[in-house]
Amino acid sequence: MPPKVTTEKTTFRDVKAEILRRITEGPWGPGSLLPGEVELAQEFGCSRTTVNRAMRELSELGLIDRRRKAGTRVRPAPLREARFGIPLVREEIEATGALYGYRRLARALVIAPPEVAARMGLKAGGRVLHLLGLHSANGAPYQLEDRWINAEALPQVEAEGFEQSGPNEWLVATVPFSDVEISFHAMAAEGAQVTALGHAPGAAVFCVDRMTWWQGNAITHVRLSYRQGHRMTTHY
Amino acid sequence: MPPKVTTEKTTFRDVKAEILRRITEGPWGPGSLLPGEVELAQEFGCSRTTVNRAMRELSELGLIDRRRKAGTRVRPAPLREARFGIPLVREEIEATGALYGYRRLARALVIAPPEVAARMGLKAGGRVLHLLGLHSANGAPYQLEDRWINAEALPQVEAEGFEQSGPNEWLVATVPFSDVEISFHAMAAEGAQVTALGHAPGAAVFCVDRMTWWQGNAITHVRLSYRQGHRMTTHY
DNA sequence: CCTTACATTAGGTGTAGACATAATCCTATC
DNA sequence: GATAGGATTATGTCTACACCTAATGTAAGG
Repeated sequence: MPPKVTTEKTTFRDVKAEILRRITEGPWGPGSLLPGEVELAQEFGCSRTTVNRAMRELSELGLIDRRRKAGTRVRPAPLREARFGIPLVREEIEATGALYGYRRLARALVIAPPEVAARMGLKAGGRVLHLLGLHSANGAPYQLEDRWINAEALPQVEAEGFEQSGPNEWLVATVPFSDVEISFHAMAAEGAQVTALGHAPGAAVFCVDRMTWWQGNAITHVRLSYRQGHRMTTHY
Repeated sequence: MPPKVTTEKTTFRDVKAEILRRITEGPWGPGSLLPGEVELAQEFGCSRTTVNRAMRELSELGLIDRRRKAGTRVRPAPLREARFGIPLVREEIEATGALYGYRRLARALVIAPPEVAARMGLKAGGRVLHLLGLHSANGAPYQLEDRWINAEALPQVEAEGFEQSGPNEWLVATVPFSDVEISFHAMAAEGAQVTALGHAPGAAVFCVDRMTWWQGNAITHVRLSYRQGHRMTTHY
């Protein structure tokens, strides 16, 4: 067998990994100035483009700071960002191996209450569809979904019952969106969080609020309340 | 004046924006198959590389799904991820225009309590530095920092008092790290969350737990408890 | 009918070169 | 000494091309 002439090229992954190594273990401590792209390209025996991509990705990760003329430095305080995947609840539950279940608790087509209208920026008297549903894992309550859908902007929603499956899957398949705001917070359990999710009144509930717009109009606002002890975790 | 010969090249941003527009408004609905890179490059009058970068970034955003040979499709359920910047508290507070303040509440070099040792994976009898500090905005309590630092792996921490500034800034400037886990959750207020942060006992507190490792050793674990009503928000 | 082998195709990545742009440094001038 | 220009430089981006690789479809063989 002829010797495998591994003319292995240095990939941008190689360069990225090596730079990362030199930052965490090696000579390039916090705040230090890295060599220029040309110099690194020579050292690694690759093109500047390859080094550029490696460094760009490290920059997107928040590990290094790049400025024209000034060069590239290691961030003193690595302003890294946490990335949380926002999966469909069904997938979130099925990923644990548990059996997913959904039950609709309430559905009402109403005139938007003032606080909902204000939050969603609707005009007074606008019609909204209010839905309350419970997602369960192996039969145990997992997440309460309290959703308001703008029926003025989305009239076809009035024909949907959402008895068997949550509105989220219907929405993502039906409505495009241009802007989303997500916020995490903690609140004292009340209403359906107590009766359906099983929290003690006043207990600490972890909530995710999400609002979606399309072409300037608020489409839907949802509050997802989790069962006790839920954590949203990420790793990097 | 001669006509401004705007030989404006199509940048990857232009391409990205246009593809995004066609996904949200235009003809490319959820699940649809996009044209190939070569075809798009011809249409936009740019090189395939440029189209490639635009599509790669959209793919990183989770909007489209790319597979060799199969081509590029719009994700039916846009598996977008929320990205939360994790700033230093000081910057978080100063960004609002408020005056940042820090006060050390407690400092103790102790043998790791069992639950801390377990959580950080320390051997029994290991020494840890326990710190409790309060970050304030315009004098009002903002965030409580409850931190455990592995003094076995980081002996030089024993010389630090952390009276004037929080340990976070010292840590990020001193210790590299290779692995971080962040989790968000809600808990009932207790201890210093009541006495220092001003929560009612049992009130819902929004917490961020963060654990940092370097070369396989847990370096520090911190629980950041926020004042009432705090939200962690992101936009995309 | 099923399986295997191969050709085709679309994206993934590397290269060399060019020009653009923003910062910084330096110098001439007031 | 302060300031306004201009030279310099490192990164930012685009191009045109080449080769690689994974995935799919298709056709030959059992």
